[in-house]
Amino acid sequence: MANIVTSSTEYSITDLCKEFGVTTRTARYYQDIGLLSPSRRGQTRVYSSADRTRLRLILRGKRLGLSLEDSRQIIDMYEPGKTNIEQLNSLVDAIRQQREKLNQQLDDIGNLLKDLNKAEAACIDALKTNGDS
Amino acid sequence: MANIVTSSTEYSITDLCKEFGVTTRTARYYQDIGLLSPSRRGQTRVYSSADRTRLRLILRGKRLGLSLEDSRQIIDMYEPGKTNIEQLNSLVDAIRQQREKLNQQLDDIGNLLKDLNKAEAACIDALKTNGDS
DNA sequence: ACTTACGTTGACGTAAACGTAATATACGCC
DNA sequence: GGCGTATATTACGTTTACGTCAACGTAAGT
Repeated sequence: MANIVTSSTEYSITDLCKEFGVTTRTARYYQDIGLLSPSRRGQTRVYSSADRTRLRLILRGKRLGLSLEDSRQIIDMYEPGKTNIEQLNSLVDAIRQQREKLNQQLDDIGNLLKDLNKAEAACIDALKTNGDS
Repeated sequence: MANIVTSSTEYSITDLCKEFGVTTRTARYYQDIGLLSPSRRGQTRVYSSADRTRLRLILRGKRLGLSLEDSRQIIDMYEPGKTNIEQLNSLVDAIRQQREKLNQQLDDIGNLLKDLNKAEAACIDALKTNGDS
């Protein structure tokens, strides 16, 4: 239950997970593999709004069929901690690769939507024609 | 090697797989779970252009992050064999669910592309500014 | 006849992404 | 102070989607 004392930019693990419809196991797993790093109050995990954002990005990635490693890569793009020139260049490369993949997805979605429209039309047609059989 | 005698709408397993960049193991696996059903010449699998289309659809689904079961469902939409009215209705439902998911994906992709643009701009900026350090 | 290439069927292995107990600790409450 | 609820850790289990041998058949080229 949303704590009263602490600022509203802090979340318990269950609150955060309920908000996004995932289990606490998932949040802990993401921490295990280094995708989340909540602070602690004693033993208990305390999630900041930054943690919340990271989780949001991870789940957006999942909806797009990205692996957790893909999402890690993308999230790292947001905070290029060490501004090494080589790293920046490979980062730009990674960004372009991701963009290509997304454009391919846009294309695929367009085609699939077309197919779905056709299929739906055929269904509705069959329902009308077959309504009195 | 593409056979000379047989019509060009038939494919060996390696030809088909090479065309789509998957292994033969993958094609056999898809057959195991009933996603492909090539005919046989003796023991050997012979893939028709219909099989080829199914494989294309499966891989398109994969690019969109669909599970093989999702793809099976979608592919089944193309050939609603038994035109039962209940089935048609649930098919229309399935189509609409898929469409919602795809619209969510379109939204996600738009946002992610925006993020990538920002990240890239920041990178390029950092590369210019840091060019002489 | 020998090699090479492609095909087949098992069958066990694996990586990713969690699920599912089992057990223990701590907090609020009546 | 016992009860319920949330949280923690540890650890083994599970599903999906193949990978990776092993062992063998077959057809073509030399």
